[in-house]
Amino acid sequence: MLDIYDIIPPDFYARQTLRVARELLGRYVAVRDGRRILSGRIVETEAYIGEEDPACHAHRGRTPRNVVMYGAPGYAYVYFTYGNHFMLNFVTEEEGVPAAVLIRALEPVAGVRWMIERRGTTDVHRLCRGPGNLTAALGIDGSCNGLSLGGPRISVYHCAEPTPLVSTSGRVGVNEGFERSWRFFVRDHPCISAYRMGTKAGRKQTT
DNA sequence: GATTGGATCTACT
DNA sequence: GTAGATCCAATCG
Repeated sequence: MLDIYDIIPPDFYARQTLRVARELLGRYVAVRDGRRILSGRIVETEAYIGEEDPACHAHRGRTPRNVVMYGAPGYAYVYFTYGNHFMLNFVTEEEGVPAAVLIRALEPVAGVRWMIERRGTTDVHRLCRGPGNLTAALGIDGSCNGLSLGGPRISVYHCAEPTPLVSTSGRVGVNEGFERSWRFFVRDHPCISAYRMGTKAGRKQTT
């Protein structure tokens, strides 16, 4: 089923981060874990762009942690935070420009059984809801940092369906720079990080 | 070497 | 709506 779709080439990511973040919605992420394939459809993203962006890890310049963001587009930037959570990002823009798209939520597509096993919940809508949850469900950890998004372990595919209806808002968990509408999500989708939907962070919608 | 805060999640009130 | 878990990375002395 998945192989009827094409893997997204690196030049897709070598563009404006905001365009990439928006256009990633509806596309598919697949992770190979041994002989298992786990995949999901992207339903929520956020953009982090450059040293000028106070919420971006590159805000204070290049560090050993964020070097991947400065590298070539089309690679995974994975980091650990809050003591428990890995975050999955796709590096964007030209090499040398520190920018990335954070993948915040997926709609589970394949390998749901393994996701349930990992997460310990049977609610499909919750399996990949939130950036820390989806990495746990897919088995993504620090060893994925710097891997190609067209590689054997992680791959991202175009979708055949039309682009879904997109809403935007300020970014979650970000104080400074919140006024920028750099979060994108599929409107009314049950798998977006809904625990924020009732707050002002999730309510502000445009098309 | 020590301290501080974080692109979070869950459970409980 | 709020607190606690949990630990790494960056910053400071």
